[in-house]
Amino acid sequence: MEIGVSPLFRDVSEESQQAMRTCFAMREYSFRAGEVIYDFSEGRNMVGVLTQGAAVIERIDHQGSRTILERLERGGVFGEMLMFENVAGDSITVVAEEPCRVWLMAADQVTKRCENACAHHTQVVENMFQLVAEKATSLYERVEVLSRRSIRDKLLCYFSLLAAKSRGGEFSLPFSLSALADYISTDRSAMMRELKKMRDEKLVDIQGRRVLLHQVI
Amino acid sequence: MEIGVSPLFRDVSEESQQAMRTCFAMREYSFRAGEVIYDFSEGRNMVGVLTQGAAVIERIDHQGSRTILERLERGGVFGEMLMFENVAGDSITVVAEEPCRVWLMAADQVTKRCENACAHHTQVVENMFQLVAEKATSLYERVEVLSRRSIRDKLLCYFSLLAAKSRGGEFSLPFSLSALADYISTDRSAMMRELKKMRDEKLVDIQGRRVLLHQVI
DNA sequence: AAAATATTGTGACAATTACAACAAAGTACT
DNA sequence: AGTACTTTGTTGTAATTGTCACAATATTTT
Repeated sequence: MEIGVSPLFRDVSEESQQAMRTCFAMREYSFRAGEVIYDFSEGRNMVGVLTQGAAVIERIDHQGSRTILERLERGGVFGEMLMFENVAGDSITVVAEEPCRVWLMAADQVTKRCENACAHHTQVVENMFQLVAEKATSLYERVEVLSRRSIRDKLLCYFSLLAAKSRGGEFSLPFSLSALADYISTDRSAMMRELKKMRDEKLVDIQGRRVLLHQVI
Repeated sequence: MEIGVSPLFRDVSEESQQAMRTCFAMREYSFRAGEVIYDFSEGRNMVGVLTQGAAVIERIDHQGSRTILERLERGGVFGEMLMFENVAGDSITVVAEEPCRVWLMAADQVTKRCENACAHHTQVVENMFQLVAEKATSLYERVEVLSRRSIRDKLLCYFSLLAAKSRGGEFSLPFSLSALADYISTDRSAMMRELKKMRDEKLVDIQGRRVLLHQVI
């Protein structure tokens, strides 16, 4: 299976990657939709690369509400290093949304320079930095959305973020409306009601996952 | 003025710092409490180091609500590079909370290796990475807090975060209760009411900025 | 020390959001 | 094609949160 699709191994030659696979003691695993790929509470401190499928990093708090912390696609990377500590002792897991293939390796192997001196290990470390920077950007966007004070403002903020990325007022949501509610940390039915109001006020047009934002803020 | 206090210049010798001051075309500025140190909308793409005083990075949205995005103390670093783009076109500024002294420099100077080949420029780049990683951690904590669905949960989450850092159930808030409301993105009086309830239920004890958390979640 | 300003504490009332429950539409699986 | 499951759409009601207004302390400035 290809791991070269991942930004973690960007600019690393196929041979070096091959060498790292043994050097990092990487193993490949398969998961079916709905299965837990990784549980952050187990404290093994691994880094994982999704080479096939899509998954979400989700948190279930002590009251049982789910919050989607992040969505991962092919090439996506996850791990304690990219997640930082879990404060409240809630369950945080990576869950497959569709059939997935994942490479797992120990985090310290990735950051420490290996004894075998893989030619491109330095590149991997640099890529790791790049990933942290990207993570910071996406977390910042998350904060932008979550710090809005009403459901409508959260939605508009999130929508205009996506609209800006697609360079236009039209774009596709990366997940279902149910999942969107979890992403913006609100009740689904309350969100649906607000969406309806916004549709009535001609602020947005929504058909399935396709969104057309009329009033770009 | 000392800029060596900043993590941006960690492990950079005093002489190299001196050299960089000219190389980066750094200039020092002073601000009184309440003054705007930096406005992200001006698009000059600078990096600033706070060498004296304390400040907050705040966002005022189109409705006029203030949200504290971050608090900076002596040594704190700010800049577009650490802030990423502003999506909604709101005003984002760095505002002095007390008299401040700030060194300002152009962002590209910091990341690009300079022609004069300052001995420790590489170190500064590495420090910049470190800062981005720390920023990611604090943003992640922010998301943890903001994604809670009630004021009480937000407070408890934030409090246990601070409690964990101080290794005990007792700690000091880094800002006033009014500012805390802006930080957790809620209405102040609603927060006060919730705090009162929590006090009555003996979950917490609050005297001024001193907090004693009884029920660490 | 007095004045000005900011912060804290409180309450009534309005608006928003969460909860719960159910039907309809869509998808996936056998 | 039929069944199981998920997602979407909708509501009434309860709970929470926001708004406004004002008094009482603190804190800072003059």
